[in-house]
Amino acid sequence: MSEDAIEEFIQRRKKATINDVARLARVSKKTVSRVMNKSPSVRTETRDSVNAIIDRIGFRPDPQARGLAFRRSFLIGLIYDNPNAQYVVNMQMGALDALRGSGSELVVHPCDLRSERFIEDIRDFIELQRLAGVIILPPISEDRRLLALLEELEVDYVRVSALQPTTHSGGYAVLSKERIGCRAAGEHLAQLGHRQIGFIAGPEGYASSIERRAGFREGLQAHGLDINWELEAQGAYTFESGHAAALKILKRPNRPTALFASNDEMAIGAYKAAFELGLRIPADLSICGYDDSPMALRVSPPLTTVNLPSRDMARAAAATLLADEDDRKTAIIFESGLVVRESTAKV
Amino acid sequence: MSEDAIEEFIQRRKKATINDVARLARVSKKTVSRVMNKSPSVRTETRDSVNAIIDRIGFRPDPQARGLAFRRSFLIGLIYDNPNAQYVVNMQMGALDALRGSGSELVVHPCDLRSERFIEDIRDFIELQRLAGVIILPPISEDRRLLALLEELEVDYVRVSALQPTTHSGGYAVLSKERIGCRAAGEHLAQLGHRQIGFIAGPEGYASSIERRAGFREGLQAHGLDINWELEAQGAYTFESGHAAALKILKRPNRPTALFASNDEMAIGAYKAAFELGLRIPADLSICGYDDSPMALRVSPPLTTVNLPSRDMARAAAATLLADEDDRKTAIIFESGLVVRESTAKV
DNA sequence: ACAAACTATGATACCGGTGTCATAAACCCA
DNA sequence: TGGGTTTATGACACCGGTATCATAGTTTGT
Repeated sequence: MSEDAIEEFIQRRKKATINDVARLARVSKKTVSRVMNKSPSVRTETRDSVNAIIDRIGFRPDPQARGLAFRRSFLIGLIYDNPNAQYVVNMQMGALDALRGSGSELVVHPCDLRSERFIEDIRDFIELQRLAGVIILPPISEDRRLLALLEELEVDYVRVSALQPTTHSGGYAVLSKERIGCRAAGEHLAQLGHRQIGFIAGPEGYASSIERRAGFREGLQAHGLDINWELEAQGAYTFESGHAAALKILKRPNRPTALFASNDEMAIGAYKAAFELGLRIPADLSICGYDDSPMALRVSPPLTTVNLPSRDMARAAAATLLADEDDRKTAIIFESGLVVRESTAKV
Repeated sequence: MSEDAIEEFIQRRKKATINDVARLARVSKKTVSRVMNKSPSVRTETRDSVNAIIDRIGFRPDPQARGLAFRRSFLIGLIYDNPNAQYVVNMQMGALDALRGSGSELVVHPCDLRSERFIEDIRDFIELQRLAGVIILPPISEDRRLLALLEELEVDYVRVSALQPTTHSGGYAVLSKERIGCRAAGEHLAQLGHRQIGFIAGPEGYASSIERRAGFREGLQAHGLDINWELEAQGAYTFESGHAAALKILKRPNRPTALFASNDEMAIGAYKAAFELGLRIPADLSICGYDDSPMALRVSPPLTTVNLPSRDMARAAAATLLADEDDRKTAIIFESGLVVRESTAKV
């Protein structure tokens, strides 16, 4: 029997290759390859005996060899600008959730949207590594040059974004209803009786900035209010910018009784401004953010905010890449809702 | 001239392979390989002409093919438990800093120290991907089973840890003087005149918990004080555990006037407890943390804390893996110092 | 001046998989 | 019963690099 040969091989405790399997199963390596790739044209009998050997000796195909032959790797790239943002961290976790046990690994690749080599860096990365797929996060998921590049390279990709793509491209998208969530925030503040409401916008040109402002405005308008340009300031989604913007707004003669910041980071900046001005939250000032980041629960009082299911979104994005082309959805849309905590109260 | 052939090739805009270079440079592929790998036994003249072609047609060796031949990939693994901790995020950034432009990519791999398959998961990952090197972060960087595995697999690795390894192994370590930093924190509180000082410890069994407690205690002892067991509680390095521990301590009849938490996350939990109890920071209660995480600057008042240069440490770890074996240091040690902000004040 | 040693280079095998195509065996239908 | 089709399998080349070893050309020692 070849039983002996198998036992002997197991004793050697060396990494098994396809050749080992072929020899022990008395078939050609091509047949083993067929079994690994679930080719239908293998007799059940043959398949079973090959699988038995595979299990016995613990064969797992080498991704590099496989990749070389397939002309693509088994790596998924996660590309993002802005590594400090909390949502990036969450999304990375989400992507890892989906990839766990799939055989694919996640290669993280920060980049700089404003760099001259922005596109070329990413091109090199994808081309050289022959990535199996790419997940791109906001704000670069809205960059036209990048989308054009991905189309050109014909790489599988999924965008995580605040916005539906205007023209349908080859890629897939995971979106959330940011507008709806922000609308709820606007309504919430209006319903609490606030009339003087400050607004801290996100950086210019970002889809999320536009969506969130539009949604919030809709919420106010539903109650006969509107964003007051005197109480509006622009931030850059950073703590410092939120702090500065809030100070500016809160020093106005018609100081608002409530403030919406387009992300939590800026909302926390507003907390600092309130603290410095001796304003109590929410007694003197209600504050509402966007993201529902971990920070929101950690500040005192806990921040009312709009939920962005970043981890789930990225998990869905990665799952899309792993799925067969057939059962992929062009766009997966997540809900976004208000999470009322203690930073907002009646006037 | 072959000038034409070169031009023609460039027109085709296909990814260049070593064969293309060999053909155009009229040498064998092995010679091209020698040039790529900086083998000394290539005539300067030959080297230059090959390099000229390489530059012209933009040849970059395929990592998969190269890896297959070398029997190892060009991927660096970042392995960690506990993906929520801020230091993990920072360390990932640090590792990416060092890898940028090196040709190696970072593959992130969370794991679960308490899982049954903890070791086997990591074994599969390293073995299958044939990693070029591995960076392991606390707390798993102190796990004996893991260290044994890394030795067995003979993979290059660097530990980022709070503690010098007791027995010298094949691996390298990046450390920080946690004890010194915490000693400074202890002295700081003592010098401010605090006598009733609470202490929130890290989880049991972690090297960092032990080091930080020892350092803090040294600082107190330098001023004739000591950790008061009645004002000590254990946390788990989480916000919630810090909150609970602080509540417990602050409800004691002999309520402390100052509190040291073994990390910032727990210190922020203590902020919440103080807020709930109506204690003003620092007027009624001084709080000091450890990590100097981004949170420390965002809370109000800004948190006095001990600096852990996590990003730099991981950058050093990755740089070690990229360096030649010759100029690697067995241990790289970073300073850790007190950052005084506004959460601590005189009694 | 000639054998010995050293240099630069290439031919060929190999890393561990997959693709192409040929072929033997099994199946089909008239 | 025989020729055509289908099915399962294997031989061999190939993906794009590196290792081994042979070899022609050059240098060295005496």
